[in-house]
Amino acid sequence: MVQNKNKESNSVTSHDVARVANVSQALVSRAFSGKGRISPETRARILKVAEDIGWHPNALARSVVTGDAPLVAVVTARLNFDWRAQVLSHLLKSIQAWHLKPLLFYAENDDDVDRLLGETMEWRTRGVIVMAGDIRARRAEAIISGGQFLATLNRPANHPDAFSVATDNQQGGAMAASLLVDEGRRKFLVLSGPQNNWASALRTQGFVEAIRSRGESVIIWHNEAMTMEAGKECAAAFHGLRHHERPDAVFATDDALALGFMDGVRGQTGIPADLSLLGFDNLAASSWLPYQLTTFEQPLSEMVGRMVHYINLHQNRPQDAFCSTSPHRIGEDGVVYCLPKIIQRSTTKPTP
Amino acid sequence: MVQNKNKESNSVTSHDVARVANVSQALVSRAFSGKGRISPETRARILKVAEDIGWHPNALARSVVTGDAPLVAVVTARLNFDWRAQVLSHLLKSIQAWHLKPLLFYAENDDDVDRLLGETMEWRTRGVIVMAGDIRARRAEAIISGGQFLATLNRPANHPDAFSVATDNQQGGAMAASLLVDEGRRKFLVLSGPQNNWASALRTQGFVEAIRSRGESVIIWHNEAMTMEAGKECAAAFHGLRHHERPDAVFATDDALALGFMDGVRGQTGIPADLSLLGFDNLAASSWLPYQLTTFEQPLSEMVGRMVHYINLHQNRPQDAFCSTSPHRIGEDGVVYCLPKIIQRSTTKPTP
DNA sequence: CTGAAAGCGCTTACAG
DNA sequence: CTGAAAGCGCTTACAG
Repeated sequence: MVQNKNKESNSVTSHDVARVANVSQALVSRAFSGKGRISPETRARILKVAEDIGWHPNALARSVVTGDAPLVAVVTARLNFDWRAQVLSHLLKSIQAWHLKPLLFYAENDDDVDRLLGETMEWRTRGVIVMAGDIRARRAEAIISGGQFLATLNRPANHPDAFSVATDNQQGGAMAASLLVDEGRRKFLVLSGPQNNWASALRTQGFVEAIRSRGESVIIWHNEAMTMEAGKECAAAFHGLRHHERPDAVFATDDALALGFMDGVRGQTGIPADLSLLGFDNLAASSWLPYQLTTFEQPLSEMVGRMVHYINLHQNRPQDAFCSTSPHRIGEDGVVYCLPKIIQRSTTKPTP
Repeated sequence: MVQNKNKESNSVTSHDVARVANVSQALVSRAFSGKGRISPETRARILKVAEDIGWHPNALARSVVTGDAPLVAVVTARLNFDWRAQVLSHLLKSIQAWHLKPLLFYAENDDDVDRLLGETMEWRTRGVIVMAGDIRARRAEAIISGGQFLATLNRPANHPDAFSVATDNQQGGAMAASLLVDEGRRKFLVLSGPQNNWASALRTQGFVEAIRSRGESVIIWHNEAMTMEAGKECAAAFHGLRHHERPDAVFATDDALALGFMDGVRGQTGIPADLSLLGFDNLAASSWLPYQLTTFEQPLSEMVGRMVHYINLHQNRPQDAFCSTSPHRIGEDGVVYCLPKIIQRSTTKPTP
């Protein structure tokens, strides 16, 4: 029936192009799709006309017709922190290379994520990539059973047919423990994040278990936020301890805590003279002159590479087998855990 | 004619919902849109059925029908550097609040941008936000004349009906000059970026003009990249100068250069004893203990706020008038230039 | 309150 | 090589 033409945009359609080019509408479709026979001359004419009147094929209509939108949903959260901006860069690059368009869903907080995943469904995307919050099993099932792929970064997908990659935080924690024990350290402290922070909790757990398995004991300081400020407060608390009580080995579950701790003890406690310090994440600043922090690098390219490989597989795209010499393991939860890499700098003693 | 049903996804439609709910397809549409009469009972029944069989309205089809897709295109580039991730966070949050979906276009390099703007057109978005590369006047015209809005951040839009906000880099440079001159400094050096970097070039220009207008002279060192490393190399070059040739006032056109310079001179040249140093951008690290860099903060929230206000206006959304006490000026190019804010820390002498 | 039907802007067999 | 027409999955007056 009578449709309100959008008043603002005098919406040009392929019919308009067809009219001025003196061809059928079907032909302008063929001129742009490259599918179906069309003589080079008419094609050129049509392209010219379209250019002149400023028409571009309507991707929305095309997607409805073909039943396939070249879209992928990306669920993310605050970019001003941590690894997300970095990973997002990698990911957007790959998505672009596939000629897909990323539709972003930005979560204010982790509880938002399930709602966003719901909105995701309306856009009939090829799949969804999740790098924030938790995925409920029901939601995962809805996505997968709709034929979409589901890929998650640094969190479990809670579905057997989804794909999850994560840093092996637990193993990283264990590696940190080994390193500090091998240095001859005896009194261990972990500067940890909130208990419900997946990464931080696993790093802590891996560290603590490894230390305890050697018969040593550890103290854990949980922080509400994993920030420089929190790290500094830990330093103040550290100086509040009597000398003989002070740990000589500190594992911070992320670099921000570690760097803040360093600034907090600067000039009062020598590192690594009085204590060894290990961080996690390898922030850019960790390599800078005043810090030179020994830390773990998350294998981000490796993880993104694996995810990209999985998605290509799902899209039936021809590709080489994924080969990587980087160590990894498959968890009971189906997550591919990639080993973080230790970056030895000056806050631990040089290994002989 | 016969359509190939997508083999993978046994695409559920509103007809399927209608069938099992025993109503017409039109009614399921009404159940979800909230427009048109429908009894609460049938509505509830339909919603239940949809939930059961996992149907969500198809946003693509809806957009085709209504001639209006709740989409906005965002053109950006590498997020692992500078202010972009931060601004993107702000922006995504606002876009989400409007119930619009951001479609991301990621530019590998600035030359990509025009091509991406072209792709943008296919999605019939409400408008496009550009925070990377240059906008050609023809392209801007195509976007605007199609009824879309065009908003650009930290670059001119090259169209009278577009909206551009930017940091007032030139004025920032001039402020830097004033501050150093008022300190009594006499020998000026600017650590600048590539000549074709818009922000860096304007910061440099503002600084140099202000210094020259006072009858003093300046030397400029251009760097290919605005990185810590480049800053360190500048420090080495600085130490290569004879003592009496050494500048006593350094303006780096971004914080990375400044921080690298600080690390390069650390322990050899006192700051601010031997020289004053000013950066630009106020990176998180600039406030950290080993740096305490005096620098300029870009008024990012202010800029995003103005952009959001403009976009709301374009969308005919009711809102309060934009009021801000922050100083700004409208350039001849139509760009709204917002004054950066100086953050005094310890690399300049305290003002009396 | 509900349904039948026209229409959105495209793509794609099919017939010429 | 080209066009007429059916169809994609919806929304929306219109008639009941």
